[in-house]
Amino acid sequence: MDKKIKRERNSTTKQEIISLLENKQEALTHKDFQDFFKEKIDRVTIYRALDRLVDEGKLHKIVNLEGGIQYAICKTCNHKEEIHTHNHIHFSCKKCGKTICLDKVTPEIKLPKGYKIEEMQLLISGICSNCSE
Amino acid sequence: MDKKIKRERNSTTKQEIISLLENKQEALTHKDFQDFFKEKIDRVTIYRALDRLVDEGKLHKIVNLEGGIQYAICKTCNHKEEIHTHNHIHFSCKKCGKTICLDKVTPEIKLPKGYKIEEMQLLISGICSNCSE
DNA sequence: TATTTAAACGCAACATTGTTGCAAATGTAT
DNA sequence: ATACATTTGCAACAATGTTGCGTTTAAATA
Repeated sequence: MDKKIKRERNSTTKQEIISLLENKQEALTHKDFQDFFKEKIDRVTIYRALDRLVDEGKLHKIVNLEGGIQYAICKTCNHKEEIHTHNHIHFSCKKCGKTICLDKVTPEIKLPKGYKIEEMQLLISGICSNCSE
Repeated sequence: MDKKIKRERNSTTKQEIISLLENKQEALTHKDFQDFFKEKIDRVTIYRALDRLVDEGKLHKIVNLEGGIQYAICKTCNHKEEIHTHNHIHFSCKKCGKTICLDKVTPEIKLPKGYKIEEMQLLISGICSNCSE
């Protein structure tokens, strides 16, 4: 039995992070949070709060095309069970720089036989609908 | 005119890197190379040689699901023109840990109108055909 | 083959990003 | 109000990647 009773707390750091993500409507990096909070919240605290929010299923981690890590609010994700999957597309605009989730697009991918898909991450960069007008 | 005449050289470091990748038949990280070459080749030299090989179109960079960077030999890539795209799938096996290119699979992805795709990276993890037998 | 020259090298130093331990502060259940 | 585990800030550390510079080396050419 490795399921520890851990009652998560609604700390101000977590609140601020969620609130900023809701306002911005895009995925943010640790650096983005740090720049925004300045001295108000410690670097390490941000790292840990982000980790906790991911554990709690409130945020998910996105790895961008350059290997940078961004965090976004989970919307259409399946976090009923122990497995928390994000099989949708993350789109990064080269013009405005925003990374967003394209929840509605579900890609069809057929692998050669023998391959079993467990997790996937689809990163696409280009021009988003706002910038292409 | 920003096209500088730069004659690339067939250095031993580059040869060793390519040779190792050919033997292993999988994508490797900077750390993999460092561990393999030990004191024989300097850390920084490896970083720079990898960068050069990517510039020359001989290797391509893969960002794995955790944000780590790996390098693989370009096979079916289009590097005719100035744009060097890799619109195929990278598969990472959770059992053997190998990351490989699935060159033959070309995913069909339809984005909502307004979105223009320039680059994409499809990372899938699961069990590879070797390990699923 | 010897000379020349830019590419590649090793080393040291620096920068960025993420992690760990610990004492103090804080939120929440009782 | 009290108790106590979670969260925080600070300091220190670790991992990863970058830059400058003087030296070495691959390869063009004389």
